[in-house]
Amino acid sequence: MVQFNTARLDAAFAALSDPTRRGVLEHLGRKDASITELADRFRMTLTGMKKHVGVLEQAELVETEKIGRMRICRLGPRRLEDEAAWIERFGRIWDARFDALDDVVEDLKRKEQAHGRRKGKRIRPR
Amino acid sequence: MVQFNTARLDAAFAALSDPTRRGVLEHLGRKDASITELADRFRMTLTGMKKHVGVLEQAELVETEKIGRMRICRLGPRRLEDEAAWIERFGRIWDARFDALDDVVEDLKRKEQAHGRRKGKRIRPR
DNA sequence: ATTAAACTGAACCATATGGTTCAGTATATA
DNA sequence: TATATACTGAACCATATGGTTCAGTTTAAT
Repeated sequence: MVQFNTARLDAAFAALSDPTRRGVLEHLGRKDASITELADRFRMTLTGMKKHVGVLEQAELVETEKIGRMRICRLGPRRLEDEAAWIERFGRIWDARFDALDDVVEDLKRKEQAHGRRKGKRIRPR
Repeated sequence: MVQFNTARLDAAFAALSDPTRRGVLEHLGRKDASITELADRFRMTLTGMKKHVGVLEQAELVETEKIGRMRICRLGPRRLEDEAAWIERFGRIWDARFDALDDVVEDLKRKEQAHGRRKGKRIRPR
């Protein structure tokens, strides 16, 4: 099984937990931008936006470069592969859990039929 | 394009940003557990663990039921589909972004050949 | 009927987060 | 050279987070 870098996952998921930062990522997906442009678009002070960009940089999701008097921001090299992988693995665990539960249900059904009894069934929760 | 529930994404990503909570999710994937069991396993007070479970419940990733004097915790109905979808979409945007960049590079290459010049190339970052 | 186990809630603590304002510095532009 | 633009850093603020302790309540076991 793959081993995850905990601190990196922490940072990336935390970075993604804010709507402004997700918005910045989507924006940078379309077009590089300066701090001023991002601050305008997300109606926030320069300083506030700079903090968000800082969080995204820490998580390595964005990289920035100072050009003249402005700092341009662009998407970083990470494509959220680890985060996708973690979630995918969780999905498999989740499936296994509820498949196992289905097996139990199946097993109960068979016993019911064998003994001619009847009980409430719990099926895979929605 | 799919519309995401912002508050839900916020809550889920925030829930995933803590290693203890990710651990709890993995644990519950294998086996339901009481607060005490989880607190023991993650070396934390009952109260501390209860807070984590509360966060996971808020994000609808875990559900709990009080049985007798203990509260059992199990995986909730959500499989992190929306979070996976958001990340996947980001991946596509990311690809498009760097594919566009590759086009620029290709374009530059053609011009270089045409003019017989030579310049540093920026290729798709690692 | 006691005692132990399992949880719950309030209060506290240190640190982080998401924002702001204000006072700079550095770079472009007129 | 003077002025405007773009950012930067420090300080502040309110609220959230991740933990703790302590004092209960409810339920189970002896």
